[in-house]
Amino acid sequence: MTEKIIEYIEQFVKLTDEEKKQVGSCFKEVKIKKRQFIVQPNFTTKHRNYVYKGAFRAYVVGDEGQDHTINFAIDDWWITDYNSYIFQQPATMFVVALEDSIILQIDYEAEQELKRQNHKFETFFRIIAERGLAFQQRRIISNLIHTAEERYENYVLKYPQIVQRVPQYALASFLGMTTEFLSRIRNKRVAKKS
Amino acid sequence: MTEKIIEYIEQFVKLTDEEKKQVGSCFKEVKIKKRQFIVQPNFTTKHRNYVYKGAFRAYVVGDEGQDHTINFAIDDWWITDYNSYIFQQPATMFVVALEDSIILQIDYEAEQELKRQNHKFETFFRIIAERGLAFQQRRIISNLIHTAEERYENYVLKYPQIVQRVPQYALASFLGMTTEFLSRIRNKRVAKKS
DNA sequence: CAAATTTCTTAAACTACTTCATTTTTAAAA
DNA sequence: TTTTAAAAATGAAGTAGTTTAAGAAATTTG
Repeated sequence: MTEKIIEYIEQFVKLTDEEKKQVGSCFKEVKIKKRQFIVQPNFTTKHRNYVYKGAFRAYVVGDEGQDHTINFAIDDWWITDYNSYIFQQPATMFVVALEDSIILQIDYEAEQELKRQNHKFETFFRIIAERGLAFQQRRIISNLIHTAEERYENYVLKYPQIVQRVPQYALASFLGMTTEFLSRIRNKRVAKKS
Repeated sequence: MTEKIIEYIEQFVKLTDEEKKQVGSCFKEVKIKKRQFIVQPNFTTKHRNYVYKGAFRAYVVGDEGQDHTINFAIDDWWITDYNSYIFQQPATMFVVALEDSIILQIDYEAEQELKRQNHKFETFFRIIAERGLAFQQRRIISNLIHTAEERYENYVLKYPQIVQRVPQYALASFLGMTTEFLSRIRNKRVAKKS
C-alpha cells in the first residue's frame, strides 16, 4: 500500500531500498468513512495526509455559517490544514471525507525526523511545498482575473475528475459563488449545447 | 549589505562563518529605479529577489487590459514570479518597483547549487516555501470569506506599512475591487470617524 | 516653478451575483 | 421499499461592486 507513495516520492528524488523502507514505515494506512473528519477546528493537525484512494474536502465556516471550500483532494493528492500542520497550531479548517477513502498519514514528528536525518527527504518536502505555492499562486490569479462563469469553465477543463466526484454546493463554494448561481451556469450551458 | 539577508536566514537555520560567506557571495546587490521592471511576461525569471529596501508590486494583465496585483513586497520580503522561477518557464507576471529600491538577487543555478551542497540551505528554502504556502492559503480563505470592505479593513490592520507605501489603484486590484470602490470605502470610513 | 501626467474622487446608471422562498430530484436511512 | 433527509433547480427581488464619465488633487518632469 505504501508502494504508491514511494513511487510518488521517486518522481522527485531517487531512493535506495533502505530509504524506501524507512519512509514507507513512516506512513500508516487509515480507512476513513464518508462524512468522517480528519481535521477539525481547534485541534492541532498532527498529520500530513496523502490520499491513496477517495475524495476529501477542506473548508472553513464563515461568521454567518456558510461554508467555504478551500481545497479538494482525490487520489494522489495531499490534504491538510497547512497553517495548523506547519506551525503546529490549532486548525481553523475542517477536512472531511466525501467518499469512503484510504489515506496514508505521516506524523509531524516523524516528518521532522526524516527531514533532519536525510537531505533527500528535505529536498522532497521542499519541492512539494514549492509546487503547492506555485499552484496556490495560480488559483489566486484565476480568482482575481475571471468571472464566476469563467472560473467554472476553466475548472471543468482542468479538473474534470474532481468536478464529477464532488457535490455541487462544495464546488460552488470552492469557486467563490453560490450553489444556485452555479446551477444556473450549468443549465445555461446545457441549454446552449442542444 | 548581505548581512541583512544572513540575519534573515539565521532566523531559520544557524550558519557557520564559512556558510555565511558562501551564501553571502551568492546574492548580488542591485539598485532598481522607480517604475523599473525586474520580471516581465515571456522572459524566464532567473532570480529570486529579496527586497533590501524599497517596494515592489507583482501583477498580471487581464484580457481586457485591467491589471491585477498578485503581491506586494517591501523591506525584508521576497518577490518573484514563482511559477516562472521554480519551473524555469516564461513568466506571466510583471514585477515593478514602486520606489527607488535595492534588492539582493540570487541566481537560479546558484540556489540549486547551495541546496545541493548543504542540507541547511535546503532546509531554509523548504521553510520559506512552506511559509509562503501557508500565507497564500490564508489569503485565499480571506478572499472567499470576506466582503470587499472587510478585506480592506483587515489588510489595513495587518499591513499598515504596505497600505501607506502603495498607490490606491494597486491596493484595490490586490484586494479584488476597483479603485473607485476602494475610494468610496475609504471616504465612508473617514466620514464615520468625524 | 509651470506644464504634463498620473492618481484619486464623486455620482449615476448598470450588472453579475446573492438571497429568499418553493419545488423537484437524488441519495441515505430505516 | 418506503420514508426521510440532503442536494439541486427555478424564479423573483435585492445588493455589492462595476462601469463610465468628468473634475480635482497630487506627483513627476522639463
